[in-house]
Amino acid sequence: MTKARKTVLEVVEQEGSPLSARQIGARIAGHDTATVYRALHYLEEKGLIDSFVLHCDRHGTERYYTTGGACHRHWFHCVECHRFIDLGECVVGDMIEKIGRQKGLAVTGHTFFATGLCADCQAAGKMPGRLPSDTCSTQTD
Amino acid sequence: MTKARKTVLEVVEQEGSPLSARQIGARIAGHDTATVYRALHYLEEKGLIDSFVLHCDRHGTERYYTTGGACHRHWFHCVECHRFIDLGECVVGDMIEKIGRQKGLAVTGHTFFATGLCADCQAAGKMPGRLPSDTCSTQTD
DNA sequence: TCAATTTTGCAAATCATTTGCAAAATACTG
DNA sequence: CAGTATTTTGCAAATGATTTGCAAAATTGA
Repeated sequence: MTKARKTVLEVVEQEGSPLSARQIGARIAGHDTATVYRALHYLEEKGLIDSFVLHCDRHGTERYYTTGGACHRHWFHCVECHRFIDLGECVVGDMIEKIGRQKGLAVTGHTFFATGLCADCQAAGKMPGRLPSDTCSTQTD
Repeated sequence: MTKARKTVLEVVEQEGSPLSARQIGARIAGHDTATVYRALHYLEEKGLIDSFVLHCDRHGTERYYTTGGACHRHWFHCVECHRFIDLGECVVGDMIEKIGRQKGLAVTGHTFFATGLCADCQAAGKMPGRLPSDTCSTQTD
């Protein structure tokens, strides 16, 4: 494991919540953007980190990286302060594997995250853009 | 509703499965890419269509659009033939709203989709890239 | 230690998506 | 219905995340 890769992995592990390549690069001094991306690909290939793509109006569409391996978790993204909040371990994996199997599908992965307002932003009186509908397969931010 | 917007909406509604802006543009003659994107933004703003961002190795990272409104569904994406298969109506909305509420979060949206091998590609003997682990918050394609 | 392989930095290229701007289409007013 | 105000469209250029070519630097192996 080269120094660059080790550094990237440490940043992701120490953060505790999802980070974009841009954010990771900003936490690392003296490493090129391309090196960060290549390190992230390497680490994901090795199963050491996981990732998902999320779009928010502040940061645009970016891939976010989290610690991988055994512990797969899901995340909530606040559309106001743009912080991630841990929703706990995966609760949809078994369910979707079963639904898929009934349709003859071999489900090997899934992407899931929720969006809305975190407690702080609700207290600050912020209102989400689109309140009532719980849009499935849709991000409202 | 202008002609361009109506045409885009019809394409999405008639397709029945998610389409990217690129694919929609290809199904429409004589409309600029920018017009297609603006029409999609308009239709999503009006709640007539929904969307989600998915990355696959063949098409890269793209936003896919589906019919919106009352009927929110989830999709399976085959990592081999890159077709979408309907998994049925949303089954995670209530669950995640409840989990979020316990943490003080106001969940207003979520993104969910599964990936793997469809029945046809399994029959054709294709093997998914990463077989066993059901990676949460992760796409394996 | 020297050659072979891999990784890095830099700059340029990609690719989906967005935006400025003037022309075209549509809506509104009298 | 004409005339003006508003919105939408097409085209071209800009954006921004991510990728890639290539030569230098670092690492590995003999």
